[in-house]
Amino acid sequence: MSKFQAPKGVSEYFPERSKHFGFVRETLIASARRSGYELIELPVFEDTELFARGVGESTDVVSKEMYTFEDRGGRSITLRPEGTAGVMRSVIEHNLDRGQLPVKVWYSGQFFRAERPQLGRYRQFYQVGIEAIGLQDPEIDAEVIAVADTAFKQLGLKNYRLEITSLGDAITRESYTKDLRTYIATLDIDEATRERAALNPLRLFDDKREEVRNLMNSAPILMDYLTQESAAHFTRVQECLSSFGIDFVINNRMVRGLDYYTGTAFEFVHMGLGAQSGIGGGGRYDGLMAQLGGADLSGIGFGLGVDRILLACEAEQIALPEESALQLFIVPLGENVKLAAVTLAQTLRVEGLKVDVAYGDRALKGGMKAADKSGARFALVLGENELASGTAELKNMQTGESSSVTLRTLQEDLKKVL
RNA sequence: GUGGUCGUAGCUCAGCUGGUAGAGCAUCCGGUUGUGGUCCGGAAUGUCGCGGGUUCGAGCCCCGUCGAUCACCCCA
Repeated sequence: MSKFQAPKGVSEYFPERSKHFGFVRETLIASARRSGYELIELPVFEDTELFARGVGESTDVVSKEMYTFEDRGGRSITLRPEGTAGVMRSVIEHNLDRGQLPVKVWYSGQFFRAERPQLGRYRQFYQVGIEAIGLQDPEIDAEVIAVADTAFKQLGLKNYRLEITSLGDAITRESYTKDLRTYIATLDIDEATRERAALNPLRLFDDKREEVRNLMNSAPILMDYLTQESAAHFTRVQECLSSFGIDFVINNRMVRGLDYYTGTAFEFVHMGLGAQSGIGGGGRYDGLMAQLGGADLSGIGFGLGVDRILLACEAEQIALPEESALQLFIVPLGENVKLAAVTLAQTLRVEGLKVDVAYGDRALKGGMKAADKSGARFALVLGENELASGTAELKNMQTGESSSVTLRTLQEDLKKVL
């Protein structure tokens, strides 16, 4: 065993599992593309200040989970802990916020959070996300939610639920938080809990302890503080979701970890994952762009956890599709035909066929075994006889039947039977 | 970050009250001269996570450390 190990808490995907990871990610992305979202490719590190201002100093993510370092020029750099702030920065920097609206983009890649690792919680993890910027319509909220839900359904996931709520506008939040703090102040709770509440009083709604849950049962509910406009917006979102045939439950005590959320907020929770059950979440962020120096546009987006969604598929024992098989596997017999064999493979590959070769100077039996393992649809044994005659037997690996083909026209013969 | 559990061949694991390691699967080779999947035979493989300690002797005991995992916390 090598003395080197992957850094603590990172997830890695390699064959066979990597093809499942790839399939999950592509399915998520495809859903976004079908709704008109376009790729935005961003750096994995940004100015530390961007996250401090965007995500919020008081959040756990910013206050204790960021990978922050000084670069060679003395700048404070942070590995992105989430995607939205970077997208906003880029959109503002390249003046997309002054062009035609909405801006609809998707991204995919690694994110970094220095937490204690657990199954489904990694220090480097993968997200696919989308952002729709510059629209107030509640219909776009529903679209964003539907992009995620559609992808989950396409993967075959069933054992999950969508929770939605409305966090209201800044004014709502201010008056609500004030009342909630007042209420919490009357509670008999331990010091650690009180400190958590001081940072973000909503956190107490998420407490797992029975006593705390009971205490919070009679706490004021944010939903009661919504302005008429916010309430109407939220109602319309629900109307759309129902019309789309998307099931949801209203969770009026949902807690989101990022400060910028306003209005519609949502979470997808999978029931088969243990403690790290959130497979995706997002919401609307009204003040974020202005806060970061851009136009005062609203936006809505989500981040989906690719690692956890793969775990969810595995928990539900979903058979993810196999990668399309090799079309031909060539077994060369002996040193003298090796060059001809690899050249034939190369020629076919240039033509767009998926071809592999039994390398490693295996005997015929080993070569055929390799052909079998490869999952190729056809196998072709290439020995000195075949080279001399210019013909060979093309063997169908499923049926075991073989037919004679001429090497020069192999490409056409293959296309006929594939 | 806090607490618990675990760490033996590529994988899944066994290893009795301490006497320097095994099984199944996978891999490779072969079962008469050039065709795979079954079956049979054979081979290779581990500094028992790492570092200390106790002991005549440790995979088994103790301490530390690294990693995974579970819960808290947090969230994707």
